[in-house]
Amino acid sequence: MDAFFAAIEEKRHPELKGKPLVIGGSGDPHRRGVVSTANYEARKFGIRSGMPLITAYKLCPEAVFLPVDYQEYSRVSSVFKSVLGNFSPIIEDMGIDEVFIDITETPGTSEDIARKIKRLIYEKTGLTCSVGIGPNKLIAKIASDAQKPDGLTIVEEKDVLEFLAPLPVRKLYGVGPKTEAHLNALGIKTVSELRQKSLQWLIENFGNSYGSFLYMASRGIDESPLVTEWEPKSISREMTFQKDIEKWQTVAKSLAGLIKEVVEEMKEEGYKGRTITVKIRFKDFSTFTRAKTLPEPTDKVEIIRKAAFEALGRLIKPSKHNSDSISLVEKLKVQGPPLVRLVGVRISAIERQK
DNA sequence: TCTGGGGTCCTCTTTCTC
DNA sequence: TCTGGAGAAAGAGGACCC
Repeated sequence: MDAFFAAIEEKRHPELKGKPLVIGGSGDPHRRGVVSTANYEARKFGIRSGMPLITAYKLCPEAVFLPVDYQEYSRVSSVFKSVLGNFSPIIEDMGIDEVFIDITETPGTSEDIARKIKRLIYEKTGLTCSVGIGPNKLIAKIASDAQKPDGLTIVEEKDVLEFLAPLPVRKLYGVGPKTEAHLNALGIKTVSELRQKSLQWLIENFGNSYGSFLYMASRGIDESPLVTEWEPKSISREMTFQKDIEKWQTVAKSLAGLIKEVVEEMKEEGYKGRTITVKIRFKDFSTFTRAKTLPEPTDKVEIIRKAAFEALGRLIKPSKHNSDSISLVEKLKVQGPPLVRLVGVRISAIERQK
């Protein structure tokens, strides 16, 4: 879906159409948060998703800032996904505004199917989307991004190599900012340059798994199937404080609240978990985690809280055996009060109860 | 200066057990 | 009792995605 959150808000507030619009956080650019979606007018000012709201505000103070309304976006998400159900049962959910759909067995040409999908989604939601069609997920995903908004890009098997060749490596799904920088430093900017490197060379530079991935991806090869159903592997909650916190007591209180939320969700969904991980991020963005694994899965809040606080204790008062805890304790000494900006908790090794 | 929240997967290290 | 592996499980961190 094109600029999904922003498009929904423009629908609801027609007077905003044509104005730069930024959706993110609480909707107050002076509070901590990042841009979830900016409409195309706002993007002209250089505003991008993931950018701190205050940065977006400095780039365009006249922009309208709105809070994220997940409830409403989820509702619209279900509407557009139900449209796709009419075309094929093989659908992989990729989050609130994206899916993969396997139309191998769907009658009609690729182009006809894509146009029909776009028309029906527009009729049901009033929103536009961009469709990419390819012989596998890797190509389809890149194709969907090739023309936006309201795009339709079809890449046939025979054209895959040519389609990929000129693209910057960053366009490959799975190549992020770190890998891009690494590749660039090695003199590789485009997919065709990447393709020139041998499998062995890539494995030496990027490890077995990721090196093989780069080798295959640069050739447009992707055998991964669509994942039509899955079970969550973990459930978590975290929060960034509006102002960095000096008192461990305050951090502990927030942690207790987050634990309550996680446990509530776990119970609602019928899961029990064994591993409890506590996460702390300091003012300087350094981030530490400590985990405790229980002998048995549980959904009892007292047991989980006890494990979480044991883990938090190890963060605050490190053991002698843990070498990076030493650097943590040094940090606390040098900085004085802790100045915690984020606290979080995650429960993993979860299983559904019968 | 600023950098959310919810996830997954991978890698490396440490710890435990045989 | 001491020592050294090997292999599994747990722990920690990092990259990536929406």
